[in-house]
Amino acid sequence: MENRKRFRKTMFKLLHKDKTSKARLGLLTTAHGKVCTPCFMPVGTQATIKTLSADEIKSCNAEMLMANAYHLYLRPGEEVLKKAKGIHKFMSWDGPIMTDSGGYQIFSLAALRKVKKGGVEFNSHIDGSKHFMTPEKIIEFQNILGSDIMMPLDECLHYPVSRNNVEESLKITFDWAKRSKKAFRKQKAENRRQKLFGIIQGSTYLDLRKVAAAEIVGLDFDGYAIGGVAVGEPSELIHEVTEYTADLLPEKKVRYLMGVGTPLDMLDAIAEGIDLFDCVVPTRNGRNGQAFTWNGELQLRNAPFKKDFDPIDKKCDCYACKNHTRAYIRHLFNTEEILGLRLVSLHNVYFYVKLIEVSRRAISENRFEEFKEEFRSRYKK
RNA sequence: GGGGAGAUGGCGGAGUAGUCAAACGCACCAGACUGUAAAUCUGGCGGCUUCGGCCUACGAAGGUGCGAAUCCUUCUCUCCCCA
Repeated sequence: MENRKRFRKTMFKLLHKDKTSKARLGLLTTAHGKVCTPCFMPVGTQATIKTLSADEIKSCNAEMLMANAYHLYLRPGEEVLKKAKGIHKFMSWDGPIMTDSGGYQIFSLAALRKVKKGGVEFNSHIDGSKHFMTPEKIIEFQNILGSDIMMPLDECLHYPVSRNNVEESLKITFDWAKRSKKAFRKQKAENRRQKLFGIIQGSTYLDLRKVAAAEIVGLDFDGYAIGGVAVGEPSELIHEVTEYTADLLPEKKVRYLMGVGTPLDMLDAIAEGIDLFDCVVPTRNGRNGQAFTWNGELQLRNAPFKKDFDPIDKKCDCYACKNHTRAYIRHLFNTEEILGLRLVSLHNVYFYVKLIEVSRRAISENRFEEFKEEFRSRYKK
């Protein structure tokens, strides 16, 4: 009991605050190890960072991964994951894993679901079968997954959306948060090392964000997430909402900006006081031929790279940059060879993790703002 | 030597008198992607353009017709069958 209490208390330790921005350095302790923050989590919705093996993910220096409870609930399902003894063993990743609830699928699979008070009615995108997801069920399932950090079911709205709709939606998200917390408390003793975050919604209405933050923080979660951001709104709005909401969160708890983002979005968000990120961009865009570098973005399928025998990024130490050229990777994309997708995914994840690593150093040296602006000035879109 | 079929934009291949700068693929050229229904999706793809059009085009040259990728004549080439 004592141990458990101490573990709860020290889940996040704020180590340092940058003197030129709101950026912070922290240490996050999970059941599967400690993680320095700010931290970027590659997204492995289906218990796999698409195209990359666990070894390759490790070679990118990624520490914590993200997976999706809704997707894993549909496939392979509860029974398999129970028998596999949880997601870590199933996917052979012994580092920390966060699982999202399926709140984002309320947004992305809008045509296939109906939000009701009790939960969400989903038609499976796989076979059309009907499923009723409740906050309790999602917590129980994440309990079976054994993820280090779980997210409660929430409603992620699209942009733009009317104030009325946001108000109605916030009631549901708050109700679900309370029920999630209650279900979380009931979980089995051996799984008590799992953590549960609260999610602040409210779209772009700052006063509604304020109310939502007060309500969710009032429930006392292990960490707080800002959700419903980067769902189609312009970049300035993303950051206005992020900064405003981050300021409403307790300083000593970890802050997670859900689904963000591009390299520039992440740096801005770090300066706004965010500690955790996840995003599909490095892997999805990587599979579509876009590479991220210290000088900007490259569309590697484009003709100018046909005879470009430089690595993706001369400054990068990843396997792809150490061993292969842009011309070769372009050729792989051109011929639809799988290795191309893998190399760019690997490079992008490596780059994202490195960018955050370098950001941490800049924060520790109290020059984050300068670092961020220098990066921006060199970064070509 | 005799008989038959056919030649369409970078390639494959529709179209067989007007609504054709020509379907559809492929190739090529761009763009998008932010808690992943995504190795996906969107757009462009003869030339010029003041974006209204204009010019050049369906093997070549002639012809019929208001009008031809589409019909006729000749030529060139390709493929198939028989000797």
